[in-house]
Amino acid sequence: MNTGPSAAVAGQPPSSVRASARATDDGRDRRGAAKRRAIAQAATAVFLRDGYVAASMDEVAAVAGVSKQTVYKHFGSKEQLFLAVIQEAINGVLDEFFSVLATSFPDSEDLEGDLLRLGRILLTRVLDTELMALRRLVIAEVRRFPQLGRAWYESGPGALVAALSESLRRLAERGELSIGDPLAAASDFNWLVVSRPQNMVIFGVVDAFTTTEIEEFVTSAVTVFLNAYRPGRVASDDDSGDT
Amino acid sequence: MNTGPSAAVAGQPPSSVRASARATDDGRDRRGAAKRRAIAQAATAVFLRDGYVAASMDEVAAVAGVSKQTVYKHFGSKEQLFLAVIQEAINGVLDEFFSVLATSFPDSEDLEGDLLRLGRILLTRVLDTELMALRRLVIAEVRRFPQLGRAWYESGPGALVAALSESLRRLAERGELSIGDPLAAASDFNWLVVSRPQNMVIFGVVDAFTTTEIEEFVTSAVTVFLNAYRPGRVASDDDSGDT
Amino acid sequence: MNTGPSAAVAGQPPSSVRASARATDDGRDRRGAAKRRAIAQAATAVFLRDGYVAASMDEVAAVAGVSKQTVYKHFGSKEQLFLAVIQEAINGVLDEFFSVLATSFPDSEDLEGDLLRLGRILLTRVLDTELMALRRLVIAEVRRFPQLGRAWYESGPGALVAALSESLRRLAERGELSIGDPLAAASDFNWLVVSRPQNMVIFGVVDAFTTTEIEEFVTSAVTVFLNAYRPGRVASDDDSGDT
Amino acid sequence: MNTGPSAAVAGQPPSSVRASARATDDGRDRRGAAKRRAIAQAATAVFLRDGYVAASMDEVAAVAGVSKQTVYKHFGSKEQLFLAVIQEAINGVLDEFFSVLATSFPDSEDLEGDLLRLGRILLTRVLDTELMALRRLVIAEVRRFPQLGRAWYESGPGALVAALSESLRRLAERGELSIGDPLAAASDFNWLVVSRPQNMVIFGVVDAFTTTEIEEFVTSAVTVFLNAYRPGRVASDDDSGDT
DNA sequence: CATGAATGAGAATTCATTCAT
DNA sequence: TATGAATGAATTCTCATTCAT
Repeated sequence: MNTGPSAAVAGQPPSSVRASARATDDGRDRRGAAKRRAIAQAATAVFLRDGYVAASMDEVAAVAGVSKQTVYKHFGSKEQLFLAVIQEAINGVLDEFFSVLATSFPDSEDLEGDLLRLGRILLTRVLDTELMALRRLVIAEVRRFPQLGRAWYESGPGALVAALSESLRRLAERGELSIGDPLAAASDFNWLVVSRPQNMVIFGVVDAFTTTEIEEFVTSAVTVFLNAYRPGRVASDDDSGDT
Repeated sequence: MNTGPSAAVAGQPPSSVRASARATDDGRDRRGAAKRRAIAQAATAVFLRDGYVAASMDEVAAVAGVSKQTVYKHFGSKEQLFLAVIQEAINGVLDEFFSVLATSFPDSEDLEGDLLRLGRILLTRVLDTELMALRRLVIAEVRRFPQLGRAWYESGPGALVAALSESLRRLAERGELSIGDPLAAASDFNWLVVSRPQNMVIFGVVDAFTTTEIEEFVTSAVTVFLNAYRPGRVASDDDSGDT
Repeated sequence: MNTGPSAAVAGQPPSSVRASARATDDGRDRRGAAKRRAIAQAATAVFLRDGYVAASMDEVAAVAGVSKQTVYKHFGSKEQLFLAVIQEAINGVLDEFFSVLATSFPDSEDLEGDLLRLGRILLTRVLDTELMALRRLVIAEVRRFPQLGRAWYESGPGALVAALSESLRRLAERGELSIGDPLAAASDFNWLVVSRPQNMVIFGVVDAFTTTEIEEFVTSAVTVFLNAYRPGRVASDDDSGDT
Repeated sequence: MNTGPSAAVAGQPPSSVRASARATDDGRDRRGAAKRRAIAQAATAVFLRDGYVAASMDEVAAVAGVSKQTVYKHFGSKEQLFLAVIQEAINGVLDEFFSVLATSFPDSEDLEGDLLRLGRILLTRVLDTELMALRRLVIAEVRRFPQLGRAWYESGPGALVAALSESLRRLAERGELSIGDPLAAASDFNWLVVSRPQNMVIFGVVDAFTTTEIEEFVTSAVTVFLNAYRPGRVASDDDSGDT
């Protein structure tokens, strides 16, 4: 699990405020932060593997290579540990997700090629094993931790659709697409690409897809999307804007 | 654990085999079957509420109004109880689901009306609270009980798409739709209708949708679907075959 | 610890309602009740010995010779166990206390002799080791369990003073004592007798008193009491009635 | 455990021996002594609030604003910390107690007025919230720390009664009171004044008394005391000597 | 056949105390 | 000298499962 360098952000020790700290303090901070990161990583792995209820603090401490006390000193309780660590994981993984996507829809002359490229990268990442495990965990715990569910949706599909809809709006303005509601169109694109394979994987019908299969999913989705939104058709006139 | 070839799934009490039992036995059977049903109901409720790990056999027994030993006599173990009961729930709920859908796509003259009617009923049922809870539970436990995930997918979206693709194939033959791969088209219809609202609900972004909102989702999806597959367009030529 | 036959009163199993229970049920009830009594006795002993916080449920179960589960099935939690069991102990011990006192103030012709007899028995029992341990425990836990403190006071000194004041009122009416406020007079008698030795024992200044020492305490107290309340003096005219 | 002959009780830091320390040492001593006081105060508060067993060294260190190791450096163990700190608290609070009482029985011409004044101040301080908490704590821990119980009794009621008995002896010599055993008489006065309200508060029957109520308790006690010991009565001739 | 009790382990959490820095 | 981390055991409480009645 890579929870990245932002893992320690939530709980920086107060001493980090003093910019010109002495060497010893620096050492302490660094050690403390390192421990914290180790715990966060271990916890993320254990929670992803066992789920919230079945995960044990003993295991987290053992995997992190620290004592249980240290875990509790840093995170207070299992619930807080879970929230902190899963929230971080969501942010981390989705941040990275979008930083990749951001550079992937260059708004060039080749609309179909752009959509294919976008769909390919989107689907590839959506089907990533770890992302999938995280998705399962978040869904499993929506009732216990509703905030995680909302965080996932909003910074996942929500953000993606919002970003994509901007590009689509511009394309529509240039007359390259016939779109009534860019948000709805972006949402359609997203789910046309990911829904089937994502559901097959999340329910364990298949473990993973090959590159070829992914290519087929994407090609099919892009074809349907372009058929639906290519100018010359009557565009959908409702919106059902995102909540 | 022997979760065997769905041996425990059907979960029929052995007594149900002996049809012509004596009066006393009959009484016992009936009582036994009643208890079994009570346990199954209780277990389903408890598992749906608490998840597999957090659910306790004590609670199941208490809710069912029987002793723990009775639960064990009937179902053997927590794992078997879970499998039997959730599998039954999946079957039950999806059976009912399809028995409703079956009568909902009459293949009439009014294609758009039919699709709207179908989408409406599909989405309404997909968003049903209990079905949603079951879906969350199955997703949460896919790793522990892969069979449930597969069962869900195959008798849920899988069966729906298969059934729908038949109708679409006929429509394509009659020239009313331009469809290369009926399975892919059916899949597109399904996910165009359900994906967005389903994801919003499963992640707790919203608790439920009003009838009006459902109508908007369906209208939008049907419009996009018809735009994509109405004759006069170049149909998708790949299939993205299932694995 | 003798928590007496009323120990099981608080938690009688519901089946005891059916008067004409079958032999087996009877057996179950009796066994359950016996277990309950064993737990209550063990818990009282352990709590008296170690205090509320230091007492452990493991120890209680071990001393009672039952499993921890049984303790929890019967009493739910450490707090409930403590409350149930200490409340019982208070009732039990004070009930017995008063049943002895009740027969000890016969209102005879010999006032001084009666007071001496009463004081003697009162002080003897007040200094009883077990009662003292209970008193310490209740005082120690007044903040955590205020109800126990009130229960102790009201059914201990409160009840004693109330009962005694009745006798004193009758004596005053007959002119044998000159009493303005019988409650205050009874209270004075009580504390004149018990305060000094009780405080010495509760603070561990002495472990116990001999019969001779007790006799001296009582004699002194009765003398002072009679000097203060014998007719021919101006009686106190305030009351400071109990709250 | 070596709880020794009050070795740790006075709790003087070793540095206080060296009077002419260097400037740096002085600074260290002063800082050390300040920390020690901070720890002692924090510990007293925490022990009074939570009791010996429930109090945690973590909490003490946190409240004192020092690290746990500092607490251990200064006091060695939880037991020693408790003894030192509670013993100091007893001394401190009772010293102040008596310094107030000392100036309160001027042996003037107005005997009743003097007794009222004395009783008033005695009862007021005896009911003080912190003193009461300390009393509860000492009683609760008499078994674990018998020395504290004895210290409390001897420098509390013991010292008070001893001091008062001197005054009473002089009054008896001047013929103003008819007293056989001044110690017993002083004891009677003390408990006549404090017993009832003290017991009501310690058992939580009431939280506190108003000035008016205190006045009534004192008036009643003084009246009874004077009735019992005013010349013209036959004085008590036993002593009930302390053990 | 069903019930209460027992088992034995394991959960989260906290504790007093001690290293290592 | 003082701090954060570690230790290792103890706490309350719950669990799945199995006897005995």
